[in-house]
Amino acid sequence: MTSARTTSRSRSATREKLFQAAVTLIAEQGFSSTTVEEIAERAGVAKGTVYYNFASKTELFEELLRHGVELLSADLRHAAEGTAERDGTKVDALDAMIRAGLMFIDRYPAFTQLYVAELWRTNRAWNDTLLVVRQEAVAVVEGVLREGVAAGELSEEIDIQLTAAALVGMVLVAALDWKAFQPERSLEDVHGALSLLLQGRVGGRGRPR
Amino acid sequence: MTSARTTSRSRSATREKLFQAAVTLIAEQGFSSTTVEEIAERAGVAKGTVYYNFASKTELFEELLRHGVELLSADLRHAAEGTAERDGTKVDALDAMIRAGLMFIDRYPAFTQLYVAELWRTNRAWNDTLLVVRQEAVAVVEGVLREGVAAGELSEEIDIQLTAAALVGMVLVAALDWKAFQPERSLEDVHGALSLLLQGRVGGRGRPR
DNA sequence: TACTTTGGACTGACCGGTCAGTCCAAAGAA
DNA sequence: TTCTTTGGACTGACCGGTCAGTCCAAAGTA
Repeated sequence: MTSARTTSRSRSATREKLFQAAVTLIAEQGFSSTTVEEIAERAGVAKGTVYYNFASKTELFEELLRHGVELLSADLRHAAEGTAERDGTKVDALDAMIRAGLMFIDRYPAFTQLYVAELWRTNRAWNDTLLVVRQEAVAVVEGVLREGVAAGELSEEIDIQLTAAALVGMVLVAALDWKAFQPERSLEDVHGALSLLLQGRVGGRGRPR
Repeated sequence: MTSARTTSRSRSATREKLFQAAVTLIAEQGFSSTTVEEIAERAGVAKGTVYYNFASKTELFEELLRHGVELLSADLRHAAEGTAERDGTKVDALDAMIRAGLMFIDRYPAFTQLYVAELWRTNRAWNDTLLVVRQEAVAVVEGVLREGVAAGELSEEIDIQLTAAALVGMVLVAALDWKAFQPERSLEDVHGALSLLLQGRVGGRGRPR
């Protein structure tokens, strides 16, 4: 919201608690089967406090989305820049972003679940918010792909948008499956599997590093 | 379903109409914000009819899930078998399955949306159904990967489960993005982008076919 | 032919419960 | 004083599920 400047310390602490509570509940149950009362209870505040801090249940959720995606795209950008400073290739940058994506999902699995569950729905109240927010994250990946093609490092054949979507999907689904169905695996395992795929070494004609 | 013998023609026609109505509404709005009345209305029947044909809203949804995934896994299996008959490689089989997946999503986008939105939620009433249903679809992909490794065609390094999840995610997300954000693209475009990725030719060291 | 019966499919008003959002007096906190 | 939170009572809309009753084609009956 625009009045962050005038938000007191205690108030933003309360808002943070509400975000925390809301994100897990909504990931588990979905937006509309999660009640405001539940959110308040888990955050340890009164229901009135929710409405003192947010105009409505929907607005609480929209701010949650914005907040979460900001964290993600910052992480991605940071990962890509990190390899650039170390003179890495663009494939290295993509690989680092995959890792950053996995780490993000590892840290905020609930947010990821909720994001995936909402992204492709039409007719939701927060349509516009979600569109903006998605663009912000995807743009980072597309940017790196574009640079890779420009530098002649990636094939000119590739379709930037579709490839970016596919890469995101690869990471997203592999990570969610990891968390949901084989949580005992390490992040390295998952990262390894995705790296292999990114570098096209699944086909077995693998050049050993 | 098992009672096909005792289900009259008109009754199963009604059930079909209800499936149709439910799948799009739930894809748009989610399970719990879709009312039984809406479903009935769109199907052109009375609310009571829904409860005459299904025990509950949840059961209607569970049957819908089972029905949809049966269609999908049949398509995938069929695609894989098709290449086997033509002496294709396992990579060809994977490619054919990607295409089959895209065609499925093209035909039933609403079902796909709804499936993705529900799959990684915890605490849902239809948890068991979804688990079974997921396994059925993923198993087809894992099977082909396993055969590919056994035949020495795919690298032994690969992790079957994670790679299968990643491939599914690639197709899923690319296709949903296609439908949601660039519906004017052709299926061939999308398939081409994914093929490139599968065959590891994104890196630009592309071996022309 | 003229009637009655049967049972499956469907209807829609209704009930009981739930929930977002409102309101407010009083208490902390800064 | 001003901002923030509390706690809980209340409202009104909405919704899943129920149920008594309608409809009708087919089968039986005389």
